[in-house]
Formats: sequence, C-alpha cells, structure tokens
Amino acid sequence: MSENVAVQIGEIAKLAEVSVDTVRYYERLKLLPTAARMSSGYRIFPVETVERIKFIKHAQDMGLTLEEIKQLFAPGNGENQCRAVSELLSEKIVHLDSKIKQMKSFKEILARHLTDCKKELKKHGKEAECPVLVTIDNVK
Amino acid sequence: MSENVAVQIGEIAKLAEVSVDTVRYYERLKLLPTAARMSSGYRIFPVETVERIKFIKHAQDMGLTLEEIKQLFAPGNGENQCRAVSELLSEKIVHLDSKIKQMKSFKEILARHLTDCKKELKKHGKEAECPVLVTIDNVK
DNA sequence: CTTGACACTTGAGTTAGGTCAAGGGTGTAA
DNA sequence: TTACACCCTTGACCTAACTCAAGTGTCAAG
Repeated sequence: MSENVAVQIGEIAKLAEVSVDTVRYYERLKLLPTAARMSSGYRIFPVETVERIKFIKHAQDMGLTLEEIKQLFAPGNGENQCRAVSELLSEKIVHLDSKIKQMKSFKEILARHLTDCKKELKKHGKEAECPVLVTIDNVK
Repeated sequence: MSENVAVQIGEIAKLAEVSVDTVRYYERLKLLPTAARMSSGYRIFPVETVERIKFIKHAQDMGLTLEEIKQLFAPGNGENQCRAVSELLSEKIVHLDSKIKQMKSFKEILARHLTDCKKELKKHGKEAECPVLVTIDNVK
C-alpha cells in the first residue's frame, strides 16, 4: 500500500535538519528503531524517520528531555500499552499547562520591568539610573 | 533605613533552596555581586541575595541560560543602561511569547493523541493496538 | 581544649546532548 | 583506476550547570 521508501542516513539528516551524528546518536539511545543495513553496512531508514526526528526536536523545544520523549514512544512495553500511553500523555499535558502559566506570569514580571524602565527613560533621558537594576539588582 | 541584615553562605543557601556550592558558583559567574568577607574569610551576603537567587532559578525554569540571566542584570555597563535593559527585556518578552504559543500548540497535539488513545481503549479494551504509537511511531 | 558544624580553596567528576577526529570501507563517474 | 562524496566504528572531546573530594581553617558549646 505505502510507497515504502528507504533512505540513507545523509538524506534523513538533511531532511530532518540535524547532523548525521545526531541521527546515529538517536538510534543508539533507542529514540529511533534500529535501522536496517544494506550489504555494505550502510544504514537504511524509512522516510518516516524524518517526521519522527522532527517530533523529537519539537518535543525537546517544549522542554522534554530525550529520556521523557523516549517514554512517549516506548511505554510499558508489552500489554496494556494504550493505557500507559494515556497516562503519560495526561501527565505531560498537565505539566505543559503549568509551565505555560508560569511563563505567562514571568512574562508579566518582565513586562512590568519594561514599563518602569521606559517611564524612567522618558523622565530622565539616557543618564537615567535604571529602576529595573535597582529592583532586580538591589543587592548592592 | 533598611535593616541591612547580613548572612553567611549556608543560611543563604538554605533560604534560597540551593546548595552552598551553587551559591559560590553563581558568585564566580558574577550572577551575584562579589560577597564581602569576614575577618575569617567567610563570605557574608545581604539577605536580599536570596531573592536574587530565586529570581535566577525562576528565570532558568523559563528556559533562560545563566548567561542570558546575567545580561538581564548587567547590560551594557556604563552609559545608557536603561535603554539596554529595555531592549533586552523586549527581546525576552517576544521570545517568551512565541514559546508560549508553541507550547499551546504542542499541548494540542498531545491532547489529540490522548483522545485517540482513549477512544481505542474504549473500543478494544486493554489489548488495543495503541493508535498513538501507530502515528508517532509509524516507523516500523 | 576538644568536638562538631560550618566555612574556605583548588581541582576533578558528572549528566545531558551532542560533536569531532582518526582510520578505514563503498560506490559511482570520468 | 583513481577521485570524490558518502558511509562505518570507536572513542575522545565539548558546553552548561552543577557537584564532590581533599585538605585545611573557624568558632561556639561543653
């Protein structure tokens, strides 16, 4: 049914925008299924590997470690996988959610500092003693 | 005016919930102003240092590196600090904002997987072939 | 005046997540 | 048949952010 396209490591790396070293590294860590080999010993990957790597990179950007990402792929091996995946996902979602909230409030803090800063700038021009430094940096 | 309370490193560490090693490390990296010393050579810090360390930890949780955090404290030393701080802050805010958006959409992705997963679970019970693994992990 | 908790320094070790180098095969095109 | 780009492995190296170990000094309590 599917095209079943297979590709060498260099191509995979290029498409996924990572280095070949990284691909091999991920394979070692079992983040990718062990690649098949040609008679020469060259690895061959299904093209879908590209999507997988992109997913990994994306998840990593979201603050997940490779170890956590690995668990998303290979939970409670054996029976009952679906339940294990569900649990992991719920957990991650909750975690992401609280992270998002934290980021918002931190953004507010920075934004408040920014306003103070601009106000001072308007009042005193470039020689202004920055009020942000006075607040954050009140440790003489 | 202020109480001007000074504290040893162990106390600072306890209050800020980090190790003494971490405090010394931060001092070395200039994330904290160089501590004063008692005649014995022991460091003494103003109590406000605790807040500073907590700010650092918070910022770090938000994905800033120590190097970036340091810049927040000590931008363009000399003239025109206020302007430099403003710029840095705006930049960080924009960055945080896009990160927040990314996290939201990633959360959606995970949530969608979760729904699929639960649906399958309802249909086929524990022996279900997890559809998430089939999607994410479509790399046979 | 000794014991125990705490402090100091220097320098090495650790973990995560890669990245690079050496030394060597493979495959295709001129 | 040689040139060149690509692949292989092993193992060392790198950065960030700590963390630990060794050897030594300080100080308050008993």
